[in-house]
Amino acid sequence: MASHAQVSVTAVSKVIRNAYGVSPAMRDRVKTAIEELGYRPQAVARGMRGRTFTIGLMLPHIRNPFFADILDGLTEQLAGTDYRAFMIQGGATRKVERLAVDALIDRQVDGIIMVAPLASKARLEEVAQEKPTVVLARHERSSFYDSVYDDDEAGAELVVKHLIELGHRRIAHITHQDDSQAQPADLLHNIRAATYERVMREHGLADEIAVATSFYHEKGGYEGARELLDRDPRPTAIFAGADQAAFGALAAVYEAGLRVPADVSVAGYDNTHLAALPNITLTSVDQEGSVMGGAAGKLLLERIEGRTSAVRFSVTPSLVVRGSTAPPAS
Amino acid sequence: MASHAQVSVTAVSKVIRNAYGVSPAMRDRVKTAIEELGYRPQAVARGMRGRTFTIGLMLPHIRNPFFADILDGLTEQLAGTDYRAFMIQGGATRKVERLAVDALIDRQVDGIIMVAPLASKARLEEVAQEKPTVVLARHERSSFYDSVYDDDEAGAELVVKHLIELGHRRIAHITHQDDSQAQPADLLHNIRAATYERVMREHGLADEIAVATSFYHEKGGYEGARELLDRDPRPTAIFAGADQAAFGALAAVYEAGLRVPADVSVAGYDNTHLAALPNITLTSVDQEGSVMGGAAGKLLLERIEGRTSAVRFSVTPSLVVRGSTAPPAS
DNA sequence: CTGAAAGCGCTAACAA
DNA sequence: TTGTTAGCGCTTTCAG
Repeated sequence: MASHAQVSVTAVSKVIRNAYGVSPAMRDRVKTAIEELGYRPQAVARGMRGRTFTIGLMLPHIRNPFFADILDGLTEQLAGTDYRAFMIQGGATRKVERLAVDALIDRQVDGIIMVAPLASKARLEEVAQEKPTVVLARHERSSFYDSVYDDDEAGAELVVKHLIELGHRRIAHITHQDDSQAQPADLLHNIRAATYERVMREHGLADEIAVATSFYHEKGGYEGARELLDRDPRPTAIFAGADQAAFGALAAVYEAGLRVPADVSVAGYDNTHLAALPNITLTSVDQEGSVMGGAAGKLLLERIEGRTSAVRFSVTPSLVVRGSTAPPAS
Repeated sequence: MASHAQVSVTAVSKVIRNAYGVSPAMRDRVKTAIEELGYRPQAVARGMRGRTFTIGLMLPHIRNPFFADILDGLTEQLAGTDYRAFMIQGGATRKVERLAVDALIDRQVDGIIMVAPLASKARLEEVAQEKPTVVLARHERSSFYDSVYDDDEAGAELVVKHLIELGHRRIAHITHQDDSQAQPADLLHNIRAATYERVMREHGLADEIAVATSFYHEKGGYEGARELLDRDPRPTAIFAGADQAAFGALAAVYEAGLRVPADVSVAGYDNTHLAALPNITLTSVDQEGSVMGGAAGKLLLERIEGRTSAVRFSVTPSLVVRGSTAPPAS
């Protein structure tokens, strides 16, 4: 490029980086040359000397629309910078998740955002010491990486209290099973489940606690709800830890010949688009994924710029009450 | 690494690449050293001389679970190789999509897979001349890139014929609006729409053709269906070009106080998990996303290995009939 | 079979 | 303000 435009490589480099020490005339000449030749700097070569301008985003999978909100927030935060978000799928086990994150590191990304990772805290800190890191949707406190999370305790409390206030007593919960090595208290589904139990107890409903351990997806919710509805007496309300599980739960309720909310109330978590549809009208917890994604991006850029102190950013969720919850039949 | 293990960098390189010309003894020595030091080659440095072992996957967005199937197929195909799939979000306009694909090229990915791109054929060929390229879900024929696509014509025909055979005449369609510069006939939603019209005509139903131009997402399907249901006489069946739009259509039908399928039949396309739930039971077209993703990966690896001739791989879809379609009320 | 050396396209010192 | 130069960590000749 440089030779074809009678300017030095240094000049080009400086102009590209908006660096100090180029005359306006030189800048113009280089910019023109860049235009004419359609020159684009190679990120890998830049990476050898410093930055690749690449942010690695580890997502467990891409089936939960909530992740799409996170990505949108991140993308918006990165707009106007030279950084780009590249996603990699972490998968369902710690083993493949580790491979994915290693792949990110090997490619010299400038920073890593991990969404709901299964890894142990020790492993997360190992990664964080390698690359600037932000962890989403985990609650533990580390001095090596930043955390962005929804206040799952507050969110779950909103749901359970809402159901209790409606008059429900036999409130059941569907939670998610994982293969993680994190402390139980650090993972969002465990927090939601533990909060469910705590609130039940606090309202004298310890005997009514009923938890189905399944998965946060349609099939998991369906199976979890079937199990719960088989109990005698059956619950009058089901709090699924995620909307996707709630959709499966709705299916199970209808299939059992029961009506929502007349016979069984159902509530979810995530407030996905589907929850708002008139024929679903699922009561759910909104946790503003795009805000979380944006915050993660902002914190990561700060870290890349040199911040080393750890920051924690928590989003307070809100309850969106819809038609799937109502007082129990008396 | 090399110095710390009393072997030459060349030796390490050869062992890593499984290259020809290393003695078993040397191989062992190097492998041990790699283990002990936890050495991992930097993909960016390798990229400067050849490959980055990175596949770039451009997805328009990550809200359609069908894309997750594609990703799973691709991931499986790549398992056992050193290649990793990195996703980037293309977005809703040609402009941002171009930025995303450029970002891939700048990072020297070894190959690019574009899913349902909005770009013109000329632009796709431009990309293909830069990097090995496979295009998913577009139908046009190019000699510069490989194509993997669902036979959307066959799929749409299955749906419309199914509805006609059930006895429907007033069959409406919901299609997707885009900002693409592709030839209309190359984009899947246009093919589905055109096929709908063709089959209607072939069955003497030209006068009954009714198309709502909206979007392939929940809200789009909802609005499209509302528009269609407002017509007089209203359709007895709605064929939404994608499941996500069909879910919105279902909502609109229920909201209008109508029953599915007694008053209005609804069919979708993609056969997402949600379609199978007992309370949805949406008739839909299954197009085996994981097979498509796997094929795309295989073709791309072949191209990276040197194939230059263009290959086209088409998947034949099948109709999954469920409870959302039935004969019209007579 | 082995390793020294050149060079991929950049950035950062440094000299001019 | 400019351009020359030395690497970054690999792969790839090419001598030994």
